[in-house]
Amino acid sequence: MASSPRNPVRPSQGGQARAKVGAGGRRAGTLGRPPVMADVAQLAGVSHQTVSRVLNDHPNVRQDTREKVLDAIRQLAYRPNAAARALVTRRTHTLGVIGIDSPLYGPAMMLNGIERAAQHGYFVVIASLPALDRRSMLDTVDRFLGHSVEGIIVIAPQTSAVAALSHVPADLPLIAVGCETRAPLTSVAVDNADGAGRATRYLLSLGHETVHHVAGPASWLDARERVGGWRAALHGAGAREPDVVAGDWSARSGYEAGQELARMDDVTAVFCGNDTMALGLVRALTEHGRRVPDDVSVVGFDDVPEAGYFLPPLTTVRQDFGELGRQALGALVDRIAAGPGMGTHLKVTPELTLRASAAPPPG
Amino acid sequence: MASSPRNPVRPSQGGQARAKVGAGGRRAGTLGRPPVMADVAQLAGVSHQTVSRVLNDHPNVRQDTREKVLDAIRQLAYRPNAAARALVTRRTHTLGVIGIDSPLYGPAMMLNGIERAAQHGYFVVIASLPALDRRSMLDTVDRFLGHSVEGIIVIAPQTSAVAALSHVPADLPLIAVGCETRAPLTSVAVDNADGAGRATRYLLSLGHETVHHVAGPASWLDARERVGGWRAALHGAGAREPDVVAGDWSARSGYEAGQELARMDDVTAVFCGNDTMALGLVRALTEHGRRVPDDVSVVGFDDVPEAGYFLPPLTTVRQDFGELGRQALGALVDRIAAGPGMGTHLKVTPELTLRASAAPPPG
DNA sequence: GCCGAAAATGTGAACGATAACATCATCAAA
DNA sequence: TTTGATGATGTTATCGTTCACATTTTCGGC
Repeated sequence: MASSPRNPVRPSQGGQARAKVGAGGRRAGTLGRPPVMADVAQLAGVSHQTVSRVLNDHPNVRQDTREKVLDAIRQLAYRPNAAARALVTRRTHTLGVIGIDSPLYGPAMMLNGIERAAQHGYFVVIASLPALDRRSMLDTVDRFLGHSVEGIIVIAPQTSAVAALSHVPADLPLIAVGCETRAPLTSVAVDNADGAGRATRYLLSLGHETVHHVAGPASWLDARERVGGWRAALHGAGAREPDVVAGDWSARSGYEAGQELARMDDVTAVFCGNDTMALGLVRALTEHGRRVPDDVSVVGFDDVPEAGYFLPPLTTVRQDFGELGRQALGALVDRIAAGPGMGTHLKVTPELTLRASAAPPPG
Repeated sequence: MASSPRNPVRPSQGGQARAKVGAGGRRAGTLGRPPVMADVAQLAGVSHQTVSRVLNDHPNVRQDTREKVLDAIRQLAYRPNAAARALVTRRTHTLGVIGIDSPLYGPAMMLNGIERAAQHGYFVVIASLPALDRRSMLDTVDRFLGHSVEGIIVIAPQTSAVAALSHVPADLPLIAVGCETRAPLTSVAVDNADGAGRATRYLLSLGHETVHHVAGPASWLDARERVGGWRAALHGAGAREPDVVAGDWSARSGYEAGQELARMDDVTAVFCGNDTMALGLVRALTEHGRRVPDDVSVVGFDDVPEAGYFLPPLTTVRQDFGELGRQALGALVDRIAAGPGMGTHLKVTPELTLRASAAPPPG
């Protein structure tokens, strides 16, 4: 730790004396240290309290006084010290976002939506964890609390993350985004079951006897909910339920699933847990001589920006991640302002985007 | 602004008296307010300064005293107040990252690399701007400065951003990442010209007479540098230089470029400014009956995770965005610790990843 | 022109930590 | 045993702001 002499002024003089010496007739940036409120007060010929009033838009300040102060602020390029302010007001205007450190499209876009929405009014501190286990979640919450964040958004698509969330202090404003949860906290999520249902029913409506499913990892709630939606749709239509093929969201896992499914002659329709796996799946099917959509129809989930330019252009379930992030932020800000309420569960409905990767079954 | 009575204690009593009343015999969380250092001191039977010494690992504390204090800290679930600490130390352990608000792969990954590297030791505050113009850049720097960040990383791929950077105070530790710059500041960037040169020379070495180029938007330095590298490689080999086709990084623009190039019979090799445009390009070529790589070879840039699963798997120039972010953070931390130095320009060398989208020309 | 309420401004005390300095305890060497 | 150096601890000032309250100014009505 560096022990530099911060201020060479004799203790007995005190802050006010120092300000008087420092600010006299000097221009912006020549003080040798950042200007403080007392410097502004000195230059404007008022008390520091009046400067504070101007900064905080208190009503009882005469117009010309206000202008004198604002002038001085500009002249000195004065900027209030956030730490001092936070110390006394106990407000930091800072939010924490805990996300998972992954190259996946969804989480990145949610983060984006949150930031954009927070742009005015809040600072956003982020932490991307390699894994969302209980331990690192609580550590991070603790780190954030040490930094006095006013609320936290957790991009928590994994089961383990949601479990950890039940251990945070109840008086901490906290929103989970990206998955539903039964925990007593507010969450914002896409209705995965609904989206999966739409995709599945669409494929059935084209005449397919049944629909196969390449799922994401079971540790992700989204993946499980999509399986649930797919299954319910099959049952609802009285269709046979084939075994789920497990993937891990990656194109590679989709490719491997495709190699497996390509060998089964009765596969005519596949609903993929995300677009990236669909991409890998299509490549595998193509390599095995099964054309998409002529022989096999494929539907994805996410609608990544490139999905329309896959070969063939991918029919997929669109989820608006940006909107998700925005809603989460809105909910958090409300929660901070209004105090604790019962946890609500907001849902964003996804929609099917029709392109060219699905068609009626051959023959 | 809420004007709640923060503390109902008589002014004359002072902080110490309050602590004595509050902490006596109470357990964690029952104070009615977060515990402060004085509470810990009280419980441990030492002075607040000793508590501070324990927290900051000062050597001159007896072992059993240290343990008493640590016990008290645990018992009260005490957490030091970051604002108070920042006020006196003038250190916030906070870094600001300015990025562009876009769904592009590169910027998102750089941010990721930065966060991961910062995980230990720094808080990372982010701001994603819709546009990196001078005005919003300076506003954001100002916002960050108001929050007392110790340094700033700018993910600044656009020309306008770099221009704005020359106006920030010279004593502010600032690193630009994602583009080279001639401005007198430290930057970390991929060697775009080198990567473009490799891609172009590779295509020429396969026997192509010349190589066409679909470029990113001219407002991005990366795009311009890739054009430069491509051009230099062509000249170096004595090849004819075709007109550049302009894109905007999107798959759509690649698709449109593909429609244009598909009509020109002499096109046998195309180097794309990024993988996403390459995806669109391949689709357009395929739709026009020109097979990749049999009729036309295509090379991309970035190596997005899906590139290996495109149809055909894309040969591309790999840039390690994570590494870029890590280097930027390292450089910033050094700069904060060591004070201003001359701006250095770090470069990360990209490498060609060979897959299946490029082959010798037909005939 | 005086009075009192309301507006405008000033004064000192927090906020919760670290820095600087003072003091007390301990212990080896004279 | 005394001394001086060093280790361990306590005391007070300070960071830069806002809050609570005290004080001064302004101004309409009598």
